[in-house]
Amino acid sequence: MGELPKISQSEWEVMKVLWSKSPLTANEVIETLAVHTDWKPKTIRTLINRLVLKEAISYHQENGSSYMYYPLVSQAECVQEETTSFLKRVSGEALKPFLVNFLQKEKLSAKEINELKQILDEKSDK
Amino acid sequence: MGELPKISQSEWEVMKVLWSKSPLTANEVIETLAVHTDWKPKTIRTLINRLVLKEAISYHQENGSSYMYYPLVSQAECVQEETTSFLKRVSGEALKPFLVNFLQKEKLSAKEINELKQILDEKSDK
DNA sequence: TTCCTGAGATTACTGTTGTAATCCTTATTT
DNA sequence: AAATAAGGATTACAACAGTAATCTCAGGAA
Repeated sequence: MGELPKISQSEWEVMKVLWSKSPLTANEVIETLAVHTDWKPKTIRTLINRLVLKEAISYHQENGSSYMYYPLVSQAECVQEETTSFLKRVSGEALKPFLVNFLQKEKLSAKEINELKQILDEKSDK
Repeated sequence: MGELPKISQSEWEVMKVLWSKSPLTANEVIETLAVHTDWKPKTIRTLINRLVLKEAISYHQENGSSYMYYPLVSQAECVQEETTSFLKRVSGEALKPFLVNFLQKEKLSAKEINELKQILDEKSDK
């Protein structure tokens, strides 16, 4: 598929907000992020603008009110992209320790654990 | 633990070379990377220098010959760091799809698969 | 001894990111 | 109508990153 925009660390925070609910006004994004960050409103507006430029999000305007922003790219494809890039970066030998560490640290529900085991089962079949 | 230096994407390539074998001269690093990249030698020297500045690597010189470079930070701790940063970035809901994707794509040996299943078993016990 | 070569040091230049502040325009309040 | 405020557009500015080229000096080739 075409080119996914490269989304920076800070921009990801904005994307996560819009993925969880959209469309939202800039102010709604700002309020949402206020809970977890101490970014100034202007900073968040900058991030939003950059995401528009990158065509990661867009907006529309109903009858003269504030812009409503919404994602143009899905969370799934962005996670996919980050995953690939992450794996490429660290790839090789050191991966298994990572997996181990990861699985140990993440809190996974019983259901998730079973799903993962199932995947592993399928892999070992082949 | 103190501060791990922040290692950029390109710098990671250099680090991987030195993690796999060290100490190496700059030229040896350059030759190794020539196989996978088309970076100019000067570019790689820049990366090496930056890693020295960041104290990710260092060097010593035996009786007036070329510098021999070696890592100051372990691959394990850097992978750990990248993992944390990666998870923080994409974290939340989208994690399970990632795990699934990850496990499906990675080629894991039967032994590794069993180790991972064991870990999952231990988790579901608790 | 002089010149060239190669290693290492220094400098370069563009784009991105983090982190905002300022400017401008339009709607709202006195 | 004038002043203000708020949203959106533009500008700011340093650090880091990608990608090299140039400069300098010491040791080997002629």
